Amino acid sequence: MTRAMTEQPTRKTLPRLDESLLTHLPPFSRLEKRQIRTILDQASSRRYEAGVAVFNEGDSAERFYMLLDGYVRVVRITPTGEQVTALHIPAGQLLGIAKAIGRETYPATAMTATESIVLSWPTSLWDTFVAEYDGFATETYKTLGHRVGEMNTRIVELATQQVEQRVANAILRLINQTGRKVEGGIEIDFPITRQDLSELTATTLHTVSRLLSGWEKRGLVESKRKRIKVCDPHALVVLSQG
Amino acid sequence: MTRAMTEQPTRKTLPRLDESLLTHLPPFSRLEKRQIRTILDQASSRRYEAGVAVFNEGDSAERFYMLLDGYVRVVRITPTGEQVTALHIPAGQLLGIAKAIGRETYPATAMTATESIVLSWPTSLWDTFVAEYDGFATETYKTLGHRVGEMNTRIVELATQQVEQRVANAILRLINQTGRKVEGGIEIDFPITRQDLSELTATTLHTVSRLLSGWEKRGLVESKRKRIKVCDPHALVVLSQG
DNA sequence: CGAAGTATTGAGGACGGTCAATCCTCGTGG
DNA sequence: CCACGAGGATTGACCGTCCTCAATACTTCG
Repeated sequence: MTRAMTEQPTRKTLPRLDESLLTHLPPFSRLEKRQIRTILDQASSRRYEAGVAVFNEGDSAERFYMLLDGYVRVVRITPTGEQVTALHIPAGQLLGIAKAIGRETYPATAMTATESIVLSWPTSLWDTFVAEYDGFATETYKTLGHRVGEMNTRIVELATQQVEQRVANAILRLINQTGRKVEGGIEIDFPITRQDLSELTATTLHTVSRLLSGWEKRGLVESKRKRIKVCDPHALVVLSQG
Repeated sequence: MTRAMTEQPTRKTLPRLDESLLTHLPPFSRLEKRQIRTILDQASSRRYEAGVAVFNEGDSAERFYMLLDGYVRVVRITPTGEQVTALHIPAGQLLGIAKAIGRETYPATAMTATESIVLSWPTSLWDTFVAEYDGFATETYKTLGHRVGEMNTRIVELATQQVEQRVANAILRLINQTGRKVEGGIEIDFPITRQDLSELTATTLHTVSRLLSGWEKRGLVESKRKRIKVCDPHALVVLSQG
Protein backbone atom coordinates (compact mmCIF):
# COMPACT_ATOMS: atom_id res chain seq x y z
CA MET A 1 0.00 0.00 0.00
CA THR A 2 1.51 3.31 -0.99
CA ARG A 3 1.70 6.12 1.47
CA ALA A 4 2.34 9.78 1.24
CA MET A 5 5.68 11.06 2.46
CA THR A 6 6.23 14.68 3.36
CA GLU A 7 9.49 16.52 2.92
CA GLN A 8 11.16 18.08 5.88
CA PRO A 9 13.34 21.16 6.42
CA THR A 10 16.56 22.17 8.05
CA ARG A 11 19.20 20.67 10.28
CA LYS A 12 20.73 23.02 12.78
CA THR A 13 23.42 23.14 15.40
CA LEU A 14 21.72 24.00 18.64
CA PRO A 15 23.30 26.33 21.13
CA ARG A 16 24.86 24.23 23.87
CA LEU A 17 23.36 20.82 24.08
CA ASP A 18 23.48 19.57 27.61
CA GLU A 19 25.87 16.76 28.49
CA SER A 20 23.19 14.98 30.42
CA LEU A 21 21.55 14.11 27.13
CA LEU A 22 24.18 11.48 26.48
CA THR A 23 25.75 10.52 29.79
CA HIS A 24 23.25 7.82 30.59
CA LEU A 25 23.11 6.30 27.11
CA PRO A 26 25.09 3.08 26.80
CA PRO A 27 27.38 4.00 23.91
CA PHE A 28 28.59 7.02 25.84
CA SER A 29 28.12 6.05 29.44
CA ARG A 30 31.76 5.30 30.12
CA LEU A 31 33.00 8.63 28.87
CA GLU A 32 34.13 11.66 30.76
CA LYS A 33 32.25 14.89 30.69
CA ARG A 34 34.97 16.45 28.58
CA GLN A 35 34.69 13.80 25.92
CA ILE A 36 30.95 14.11 25.80
CA ARG A 37 31.33 17.84 25.37
CA THR A 38 33.53 17.23 22.34
CA ILE A 39 31.05 14.78 20.91
CA LEU A 40 28.14 17.14 21.40
CA ASP A 41 30.01 20.01 19.84
CA GLN A 42 30.41 17.97 16.69
CA ALA A 43 26.78 16.96 16.60
CA SER A 44 23.89 18.43 14.72
CA SER A 45 20.50 18.32 16.31
CA ARG A 46 17.21 18.23 14.60
CA ARG A 47 13.55 17.77 15.26
CA TYR A 48 11.39 15.73 12.93
CA GLU A 49 7.65 15.61 12.51
CA ALA A 50 5.91 12.30 12.83
CA GLY A 51 5.91 10.28 9.64
CA VAL A 52 8.90 11.70 7.83
CA ALA A 53 12.07 10.02 6.63
CA VAL A 54 15.30 10.58 8.55
CA PHE A 55 17.16 8.88 5.75
CA ASN A 56 16.22 6.72 2.82
CA GLU A 57 17.16 3.26 1.70
CA GLY A 58 20.01 3.44 -0.76
CA ASP A 59 21.15 6.94 0.20
CA SER A 60 24.85 7.22 0.70
CA ALA A 61 25.45 6.96 4.43
CA GLU A 62 26.80 10.40 5.12
CA ARG A 63 25.72 10.64 8.73
CA PHE A 64 24.93 8.44 11.68
CA TYR A 65 22.28 9.24 14.25
CA MET A 66 21.29 9.02 17.88
CA LEU A 67 17.59 9.08 18.58
CA LEU A 68 17.18 11.26 21.65
CA ASP A 69 13.43 11.30 21.84
CA GLY A 70 10.63 9.76 19.88
CA TYR A 71 10.29 6.59 17.96
CA VAL A 72 11.54 5.45 14.59
CA ARG A 73 10.39 2.68 12.28
CA VAL A 74 12.87 1.04 9.97
CA VAL A 75 11.00 0.23 6.80
CA ARG A 76 11.67 -1.20 3.44
CA ILE A 77 9.66 -0.31 0.44
CA THR A 78 8.94 -2.91 -2.20
CA PRO A 79 8.96 -2.27 -5.94
CA THR A 80 5.17 -2.10 -5.78
CA GLY A 81 5.21 0.55 -3.09
CA GLU A 82 4.23 -1.55 -0.13
CA GLN A 83 5.97 -0.78 3.11
CA VAL A 84 7.30 -3.45 5.40
CA THR A 85 8.45 -2.51 8.86
CA ALA A 86 11.58 -4.45 9.68
CA LEU A 87 12.37 -2.97 13.06
CA HIS A 88 11.35 -0.43 15.66
CA ILE A 89 13.89 1.80 17.32
CA PRO A 90 13.15 3.49 20.64
CA ALA A 91 14.78 6.62 22.01
CA GLY A 92 18.34 6.20 23.23
CA GLN A 93 19.61 4.11 20.37
CA LEU A 94 21.88 4.75 17.46
CA LEU A 95 20.56 4.43 13.95
CA GLY A 96 21.91 4.72 10.48
CA ILE A 97 25.07 2.95 11.52
CA ALA A 98 25.78 1.58 8.06
CA LYS A 99 29.47 2.05 8.68
CA ALA A 100 29.39 -0.48 11.49
CA ILE A 101 28.44 -3.18 9.04
CA GLY A 102 30.75 -2.14 6.27
CA ARG A 103 28.16 -0.46 4.09
CA GLU A 104 28.35 2.75 2.13
CA THR A 105 24.60 3.17 1.84
CA TYR A 106 21.67 2.81 4.21
CA PRO A 107 20.04 -0.59 3.89
CA ALA A 108 16.58 0.66 4.78
CA THR A 109 14.54 3.80 5.31
CA ALA A 110 14.10 5.27 8.78
CA MET A 111 10.74 6.97 9.34
CA THR A 112 9.68 8.74 12.46
CA ALA A 113 6.63 7.23 14.09
CA THR A 114 6.22 10.23 16.35
CA GLU A 115 7.74 13.61 16.56
CA SER A 116 11.40 12.93 17.27
CA ILE A 117 14.62 14.58 18.30
CA VAL A 118 17.76 13.29 16.67
CA LEU A 119 21.45 14.03 16.95
CA SER A 120 23.72 13.23 14.05
CA TRP A 121 27.37 13.19 13.12
CA PRO A 122 29.12 12.86 9.79
CA THR A 123 30.09 9.27 9.11
CA SER A 124 33.68 10.40 8.74
CA LEU A 125 33.76 10.66 12.53
CA TRP A 126 32.72 7.03 12.99
CA ASP A 127 36.22 5.61 13.04
CA THR A 128 37.30 8.23 15.54
CA PHE A 129 34.40 7.37 17.83
CA VAL A 130 35.22 3.70 17.65
CA ALA A 131 38.91 4.25 18.28
CA GLU A 132 38.80 6.95 20.93
CA TYR A 133 35.73 6.34 23.01
CA ASP A 134 35.83 3.48 25.42
CA GLY A 135 32.83 1.22 25.15
CA PHE A 136 31.41 2.87 22.08
CA ALA A 137 32.25 0.01 19.74
CA THR A 138 31.19 -2.67 22.18
CA GLU A 139 27.88 -1.07 22.85
CA THR A 140 27.03 -0.39 19.25
CA TYR A 141 27.77 -3.98 18.38
CA LYS A 142 25.52 -5.07 21.19
CA THR A 143 22.79 -2.93 19.71
CA LEU A 144 23.45 -4.57 16.41
CA GLY A 145 23.24 -7.99 18.01
CA HIS A 146 19.97 -7.11 19.56
CA ARG A 147 18.58 -5.99 16.25
CA VAL A 148 19.74 -9.13 14.51
CA GLY A 149 17.91 -11.05 17.21
CA GLU A 150 14.76 -9.06 16.62
CA MET A 151 14.92 -9.61 12.91
CA ASN A 152 15.33 -13.29 13.51
CA THR A 153 12.30 -13.32 15.72
CA ARG A 154 10.34 -11.52 13.08
CA ILE A 155 11.32 -14.04 10.46
CA VAL A 156 10.23 -16.90 12.67
CA GLU A 157 6.96 -15.19 13.45
CA LEU A 158 6.19 -14.47 9.84
CA ALA A 159 7.08 -18.01 8.91
CA THR A 160 5.11 -19.85 11.54
CA GLN A 161 2.38 -17.76 13.11
CA GLN A 162 -1.11 -16.88 12.10
CA VAL A 163 -2.09 -13.29 11.61
CA GLU A 164 -3.96 -13.10 14.91
CA GLN A 165 -0.89 -14.20 16.82
CA ARG A 166 1.39 -11.83 14.98
CA VAL A 167 -0.84 -8.87 15.66
CA ALA A 168 -1.14 -9.82 19.31
CA ASN A 169 2.63 -10.14 19.54
CA ALA A 170 3.18 -6.82 17.85
CA ILE A 171 0.87 -5.04 20.26
CA LEU A 172 2.46 -6.72 23.24
CA ARG A 173 5.89 -5.68 22.07
CA LEU A 174 4.69 -2.13 21.62
CA ILE A 175 3.25 -1.88 25.09
CA ASN A 176 6.42 -3.38 26.50
CA GLN A 177 8.56 -0.81 24.77
CA THR A 178 6.36 2.22 25.02
CA GLY A 179 3.42 1.25 27.16
CA ARG A 180 1.97 3.86 29.45
CA LYS A 181 -0.25 2.90 32.34
CA VAL A 182 -3.59 4.56 32.09
CA GLU A 183 -6.81 4.02 33.89
CA GLY A 184 -8.17 0.62 32.93
CA GLY A 185 -5.13 -0.72 31.15
CA ILE A 186 -1.94 0.06 29.31
CA GLU A 187 -1.87 2.28 26.29
CA ILE A 188 0.57 2.51 23.42
CA ASP A 189 1.79 5.99 24.02
CA PHE A 190 2.03 7.19 20.47
CA PRO A 191 -0.52 7.35 17.69
CA ILE A 192 -0.64 4.17 15.67
CA THR A 193 -3.02 3.39 12.87
CA ARG A 194 -4.42 0.06 11.70
CA GLN A 195 -2.30 0.59 8.65
CA ASP A 196 0.86 0.87 10.75
CA LEU A 197 0.01 -2.31 12.57
CA SER A 198 -0.67 -4.10 9.34
CA GLU A 199 2.76 -3.12 8.02
CA LEU A 200 4.32 -4.39 11.22
CA THR A 201 2.61 -7.72 10.93
CA ALA A 202 2.49 -8.23 7.19
CA THR A 203 -1.25 -8.23 6.82
CA THR A 204 -3.91 -5.77 5.69
CA LEU A 205 -5.48 -2.94 7.62
CA HIS A 206 -8.82 -4.66 7.15
CA THR A 207 -7.74 -7.76 8.98
CA VAL A 208 -6.21 -5.72 11.77
CA SER A 209 -9.42 -3.76 12.08
CA ARG A 210 -11.50 -6.92 12.28
CA LEU A 211 -9.21 -8.40 14.92
CA LEU A 212 -9.28 -5.30 17.06
CA SER A 213 -13.06 -5.07 16.77
CA GLY A 214 -13.33 -8.68 17.88
CA TRP A 215 -10.98 -8.17 20.81
CA GLU A 216 -12.80 -5.05 21.83
CA LYS A 217 -16.10 -6.97 21.95
CA ARG A 218 -14.41 -9.50 24.21
CA GLY A 219 -13.00 -6.78 26.44
CA LEU A 220 -9.33 -7.38 25.71
CA VAL A 221 -8.64 -3.96 24.30
CA GLU A 222 -10.20 -0.58 23.76
CA SER A 223 -9.34 1.55 20.83
CA LYS A 224 -10.18 4.83 19.31
CA ARG A 225 -8.70 6.46 16.29
CA LYS A 226 -4.90 6.00 16.42
CA ARG A 227 -5.02 4.87 20.03
CA ILE A 228 -4.93 1.38 21.43
CA LYS A 229 -5.36 0.47 25.06
CA VAL A 230 -4.80 -3.07 26.26
CA CYS A 231 -7.13 -3.96 29.10
CA ASP A 232 -6.27 -7.62 29.52
CA PRO A 233 -2.60 -8.18 28.65
CA HIS A 234 -2.66 -11.74 29.87
CA ALA A 235 -5.41 -12.74 27.49
CA LEU A 236 -3.41 -11.20 24.67
CA VAL A 237 -0.39 -13.23 25.66
CA VAL A 238 -2.51 -16.35 25.51
CA LEU A 239 -3.74 -15.41 22.07
CA SER A 240 -0.22 -14.69 20.90
CA GLN A 241 0.85 -18.22 21.72
CA GLY A 242 -1.91 -19.73 19.66
CA MET B 1 32.59 -30.88 -3.09
CA THR B 2 34.92 -32.99 -1.02
CA ARG B 3 32.91 -36.13 -0.89
CA ALA B 4 35.41 -38.86 -0.17
CA MET B 5 37.38 -38.03 2.92
CA THR B 6 38.77 -40.09 5.69
CA GLU B 7 36.69 -40.59 8.80
CA GLN B 8 37.46 -37.97 11.34
CA PRO B 9 34.89 -37.95 14.05
CA THR B 10 36.31 -35.75 16.77
CA ARG B 11 37.79 -32.33 16.58
CA LYS B 12 41.49 -32.42 16.24
CA THR B 13 44.43 -30.31 15.37
CA LEU B 14 45.50 -31.52 11.99
CA PRO B 15 49.11 -31.94 11.13
CA ARG B 16 49.98 -28.90 9.07
CA LEU B 17 46.97 -27.33 7.52
CA ASP B 18 48.06 -25.64 4.38
CA GLU B 19 48.22 -21.85 4.32
CA SER B 20 46.47 -21.76 0.99
CA LEU B 21 43.28 -22.73 2.77
CA LEU B 22 42.97 -19.22 4.13
CA THR B 23 45.01 -16.90 1.97
CA HIS B 24 42.24 -16.18 -0.50
CA LEU B 25 39.47 -15.76 2.06
CA PRO B 26 38.55 -12.13 2.69
CA PRO B 27 39.02 -12.00 6.45
CA PHE B 28 42.58 -13.23 6.04
CA SER B 29 43.54 -12.08 2.59
CA ARG B 30 45.64 -9.16 3.73
CA LEU B 31 47.78 -11.20 6.05
CA GLU B 32 51.29 -12.47 5.63
CA LYS B 33 52.07 -16.11 5.36
CA ARG B 34 53.60 -16.06 8.81
CA GLN B 35 50.45 -14.70 10.40
CA ILE B 36 48.30 -17.25 8.66
CA ARG B 37 50.60 -19.95 9.95
CA THR B 38 50.01 -18.74 13.48
CA ILE B 39 46.28 -18.63 12.95
CA LEU B 40 46.20 -22.13 11.53
CA ASP B 41 48.29 -23.49 14.34
CA GLN B 42 45.67 -22.26 16.80
CA ALA B 43 42.80 -23.73 14.84
CA SER B 44 41.00 -26.97 15.25
CA SER B 45 39.68 -28.67 12.19
CA ARG B 46 36.73 -30.93 11.95
CA ARG B 47 34.58 -32.69 9.46
CA TYR B 48 30.81 -32.87 9.92
CA GLU B 49 28.28 -35.16 8.34
CA ALA B 50 25.39 -33.61 6.49
CA GLY B 51 22.51 -32.66 8.74
CA VAL B 52 24.24 -32.27 12.07
CA ALA B 53 24.52 -29.25 14.32
CA VAL B 54 27.80 -27.36 14.49
CA PHE B 55 26.43 -25.44 17.43
CA ASN B 56 23.04 -24.89 18.96
CA GLU B 57 20.93 -21.88 19.69
CA GLY B 58 21.51 -20.75 23.23
CA ASP B 59 24.82 -22.56 23.70
CA SER B 60 27.49 -20.44 25.22
CA ALA B 61 29.60 -19.16 22.36
CA GLU B 62 32.88 -20.86 23.15
CA ARG B 63 34.25 -21.02 19.63
CA PHE B 64 33.94 -19.25 16.33
CA TYR B 65 34.16 -20.98 13.00
CA MET B 66 35.30 -20.73 9.42
CA LEU B 67 33.46 -22.91 6.97
CA LEU B 68 36.12 -24.26 4.62
CA ASP B 69 33.97 -26.55 2.58
CA GLY B 70 30.33 -27.43 2.47
CA TYR B 71 27.23 -25.55 3.27
CA VAL B 72 25.54 -24.55 6.49
CA ARG B 73 21.97 -23.57 7.27
CA VAL B 74 21.28 -21.23 10.12
CA VAL B 75 18.01 -22.35 11.61
CA ARG B 76 15.77 -21.48 14.48
CA ILE B 77 13.50 -23.98 16.07
CA THR B 78 10.11 -22.92 17.34
CA PRO B 79 8.53 -24.12 20.58
CA THR B 80 6.44 -26.51 18.49
CA GLY B 81 9.49 -28.00 16.82
CA GLU B 82 9.19 -26.41 13.42
CA GLN B 83 12.42 -25.34 11.83
CA VAL B 84 12.81 -22.03 10.11
CA THR B 85 15.88 -21.39 8.04
CA ALA B 86 17.02 -17.83 8.58
CA LEU B 87 20.13 -17.84 6.48
CA HIS B 88 22.41 -19.94 4.31
CA ILE B 89 26.15 -19.80 4.67
CA PRO B 90 28.43 -20.92 1.85
CA ALA B 91 32.02 -22.08 2.17
CA GLY B 92 34.56 -19.37 2.87
CA GLN B 93 32.59 -17.51 5.49
CA LEU B 94 32.84 -17.16 9.21
CA LEU B 95 30.03 -18.37 11.41
CA GLY B 96 29.24 -18.46 15.07
CA ILE B 97 30.61 -14.97 15.45
CA ALA B 98 28.43 -14.14 18.41
CA LYS B 99 31.27 -12.15 19.88
CA ALA B 100 31.13 -9.73 16.97
CA ILE B 101 27.66 -8.68 18.00
CA GLY B 102 28.27 -8.62 21.72
CA ARG B 103 26.59 -11.87 22.55
CA GLU B 104 27.63 -14.60 24.91
CA THR B 105 25.45 -17.27 23.34
CA TYR B 106 24.69 -18.32 19.80
CA PRO B 107 21.47 -16.75 18.56
CA ALA B 108 20.59 -19.67 16.30
CA THR B 109 21.52 -23.21 15.44
CA ALA B 110 23.95 -23.96 12.61
CA MET B 111 23.25 -27.20 10.78
CA THR B 112 25.32 -28.63 7.99
CA ALA B 113 23.40 -29.00 4.76
CA THR B 114 26.13 -31.14 3.30
CA GLU B 115 29.20 -32.79 4.58
CA SER B 116 31.36 -29.89 5.71
CA ILE B 117 34.85 -29.02 6.80
CA VAL B 118 35.14 -26.41 9.48
CA LEU B 119 37.96 -24.68 11.27
CA SER B 120 37.36 -23.21 14.68
CA TRP B 121 39.06 -21.13 17.32
CA PRO B 122 38.21 -20.43 20.92
CA THR B 123 36.25 -17.22 21.27
CA SER B 124 38.92 -15.96 23.63
CA LEU B 125 41.08 -15.40 20.55
CA TRP B 126 38.47 -13.15 18.92
CA ASP B 127 39.76 -9.93 20.36
CA THR B 128 43.30 -10.81 19.35
CA PHE B 129 42.21 -11.48 15.79
CA VAL B 130 40.36 -8.20 15.63
CA ALA B 131 43.26 -6.26 17.09
CA GLU B 132 46.17 -7.89 15.34
CA TYR B 133 45.04 -8.89 11.93
CA ASP B 134 44.61 -6.17 9.40
CA GLY B 135 41.28 -6.31 7.64
CA PHE B 136 39.85 -9.04 9.82
CA ALA B 137 37.42 -6.78 11.65
CA THR B 138 36.40 -4.88 8.55
CA GLU B 139 35.72 -8.00 6.60
CA THR B 140 33.76 -9.73 9.31
CA TYR B 141 31.58 -6.69 9.72
CA LYS B 142 31.00 -6.67 6.02
CA THR B 143 29.89 -10.25 6.25
CA LEU B 144 27.59 -9.24 9.04
CA GLY B 145 26.22 -6.42 6.95
CA HIS B 146 25.59 -8.77 4.14
CA ARG B 147 23.71 -11.12 6.42
CA VAL B 148 21.61 -8.34 7.84
CA GLY B 149 20.74 -7.44 4.29
CA GLU B 150 19.75 -10.99 3.54
CA MET B 151 17.57 -11.19 6.60
CA ASN B 152 15.91 -7.98 5.60
CA THR B 153 15.21 -9.35 2.18
CA ARG B 154 13.76 -12.45 3.69
CA ILE B 155 11.44 -10.44 5.89
CA VAL B 156 10.23 -8.45 2.94
CA GLU B 157 9.71 -11.58 0.90
CA LEU B 158 7.79 -13.32 3.63
CA ALA B 159 5.70 -10.24 4.16
CA THR B 160 4.78 -9.49 0.60
CA GLN B 161 5.27 -12.41 -1.74
CA GLN B 162 3.20 -15.42 -2.59
CA VAL B 163 4.54 -18.87 -1.96
CA GLU B 164 5.29 -19.47 -5.62
CA GLN B 165 7.46 -16.38 -5.80
CA ARG B 166 9.27 -17.21 -2.62
CA VAL B 167 10.10 -20.70 -3.75
CA ALA B 168 11.28 -19.40 -7.11
CA ASN B 169 13.44 -16.82 -5.37
CA ALA B 170 14.89 -19.39 -3.03
CA ILE B 171 15.87 -21.67 -5.87
CA LEU B 172 17.38 -18.80 -7.82
CA ARG B 173 19.42 -17.79 -4.82
CA LEU B 174 20.63 -21.33 -4.37
CA ILE B 175 21.75 -21.68 -7.95
CA ASN B 176 23.47 -18.33 -7.75
CA GLN B 177 25.40 -19.37 -4.68
CA THR B 178 26.06 -22.99 -5.45
CA GLY B 179 24.86 -23.58 -8.97
CA ARG B 180 26.79 -25.99 -11.11
CA LYS B 181 26.41 -26.01 -14.86
CA VAL B 182 25.30 -29.36 -16.11
CA GLU B 183 24.02 -30.49 -19.39
CA GLY B 184 20.65 -28.90 -20.02
CA GLY B 185 20.69 -26.41 -17.19
CA ILE B 186 22.09 -25.46 -13.81
CA GLU B 187 21.86 -27.75 -10.85
CA ILE B 188 21.92 -27.05 -7.15
CA ASP B 189 25.05 -28.89 -6.31
CA PHE B 190 24.05 -30.41 -3.02
CA PRO B 191 21.16 -32.63 -2.04
CA ILE B 192 18.12 -30.65 -1.06
CA THR B 193 14.73 -32.05 -0.15
CA ARG B 194 11.30 -30.55 -0.62
CA GLN B 195 11.23 -30.30 3.14
CA ASP B 196 14.41 -28.20 3.16
CA LEU B 197 12.96 -25.89 0.57
CA SER B 198 9.76 -25.57 2.52
CA GLU B 199 11.69 -24.52 5.62
CA LEU B 200 13.54 -21.96 3.56
CA THR B 201 10.36 -20.47 2.22
CA ALA B 202 7.99 -20.91 5.11
CA THR B 203 5.58 -23.25 3.43
CA THR B 204 4.91 -26.99 3.44
CA LEU B 205 6.71 -29.71 1.56
CA HIS B 206 3.42 -30.51 -0.17
CA THR B 207 3.15 -27.09 -1.70
CA VAL B 208 6.78 -27.15 -2.78
CA SER B 209 6.21 -30.53 -4.36
CA ARG B 210 3.17 -29.29 -6.24
CA LEU B 211 5.02 -26.24 -7.48
CA LEU B 212 8.01 -28.23 -8.69
CA SER B 213 5.75 -30.73 -10.41
CA GLY B 214 3.98 -27.90 -12.19
CA TRP B 215 7.23 -26.27 -13.24
CA GLU B 216 8.58 -29.56 -14.44
CA LYS B 217 5.53 -30.06 -16.67
CA ARG B 218 6.19 -26.65 -18.13
CA GLY B 219 9.85 -27.42 -18.70
CA LEU B 220 11.29 -24.90 -16.25
CA VAL B 221 13.03 -27.41 -14.04
CA GLU B 222 13.85 -31.07 -13.76
CA SER B 223 14.11 -32.78 -10.45
CA LYS B 224 14.80 -36.13 -9.00
CA ARG B 225 15.06 -37.14 -5.42
CA LYS B 226 17.08 -34.46 -3.58
CA ARG B 227 18.24 -32.91 -6.85
CA ILE B 228 16.93 -29.88 -8.64
CA LYS B 229 18.04 -28.70 -12.05
CA VAL B 230 16.89 -25.39 -13.43
CA CYS B 231 16.48 -25.53 -17.21
CA ASP B 232 14.98 -22.09 -17.82
CA PRO B 233 16.35 -19.63 -15.26
CA HIS B 234 14.83 -16.67 -16.99
CA ALA B 235 11.32 -18.05 -16.71
CA LEU B 236 11.94 -18.61 -13.02
CA VAL B 237 13.03 -15.02 -12.63
CA VAL B 238 9.80 -13.92 -14.25
CA LEU B 239 7.82 -16.09 -11.89
CA SER B 240 9.73 -14.76 -8.91
CA GLN B 241 8.67 -11.24 -9.74
CA GLY B 242 5.02 -12.16 -9.83
C1' DC C 1 -18.47 22.66 5.26
C1' DG C 2 -15.71 19.89 2.37
C1' DA C 3 -11.76 17.04 2.01
C1' DA C 4 -8.60 13.82 3.38
C1' DG C 5 -7.36 10.43 6.34
C1' DT C 6 -8.98 6.71 9.31
C1' DA C 7 -11.99 2.89 10.53
C1' DT C 8 -15.68 -0.63 10.12
C1' DT C 9 -18.02 -4.34 8.01
C1' DG C 10 -19.89 -7.46 4.51
C1' DA C 11 -19.52 -10.71 0.59
C1' DG C 12 -16.86 -13.73 -2.11
C1' DG C 13 -13.20 -16.45 -3.34
C1' DA C 14 -8.20 -17.90 -3.85
C1' DC C 15 -4.24 -19.49 -1.87
C1' DG C 16 -2.20 -22.73 0.47
C1' DG C 17 -2.43 -25.66 4.66
C1' DT C 18 -4.10 -30.28 6.55
C1' DC C 19 -5.20 -35.05 6.05
C1' DA C 20 -4.48 -39.12 3.72
C1' DA C 21 -3.17 -42.58 0.52
C1' DT C 22 0.28 -44.24 -2.65
C1' DC C 23 4.49 -44.55 -4.95
C1' DC C 24 9.33 -44.11 -5.70
C1' DT C 25 14.34 -44.38 -4.38
C1' DC C 26 17.99 -45.85 -1.92
C1' DG C 27 20.71 -48.12 1.47
C1' DT C 28 21.04 -52.14 4.45
C1' DG C 29 21.36 -56.69 5.74
C1' DG C 30 20.25 -61.37 5.02
C1' DC D 1 21.30 -60.28 -5.39
C1' DC D 2 16.95 -59.51 -3.59
C1' DA D 3 13.81 -58.09 0.02
C1' DC D 4 12.71 -54.95 3.19
C1' DG D 5 12.22 -50.60 5.49
C1' DA D 6 12.71 -45.79 5.93
C1' DG D 7 12.89 -41.55 4.08
C1' DG D 8 11.45 -38.82 0.24
C1' DA D 9 8.00 -37.41 -3.25
C1' DT D 10 3.49 -37.08 -5.48
C1' DT D 11 -1.31 -36.22 -5.73
C1' DG D 12 -6.09 -35.72 -4.55
C1' DA D 13 -9.85 -33.91 -1.60
C1' DC D 14 -11.27 -30.61 1.50
C1' DC D 15 -11.63 -26.44 3.77
C1' DG D 16 -10.08 -22.43 6.73
C1' DT D 17 -7.65 -18.23 6.88
C1' DC D 18 -7.11 -14.10 5.16
C1' DC D 19 -6.94 -11.18 1.04
C1' DT D 20 -9.63 -8.43 -2.38
C1' DC D 21 -13.30 -5.59 -3.61
C1' DA D 22 -16.64 -2.52 -2.15
C1' DA D 23 -19.58 0.46 0.35
C1' DT D 24 -20.13 3.46 4.26
C1' DA D 25 -19.26 6.03 8.39
C1' DC D 26 -16.50 8.55 11.58
C1' DT D 27 -12.83 12.15 12.83
C1' DT D 28 -10.02 15.89 12.29
C1' DC D 29 -8.59 20.03 10.23
C1' DG D 30 -8.19 23.84 7.16
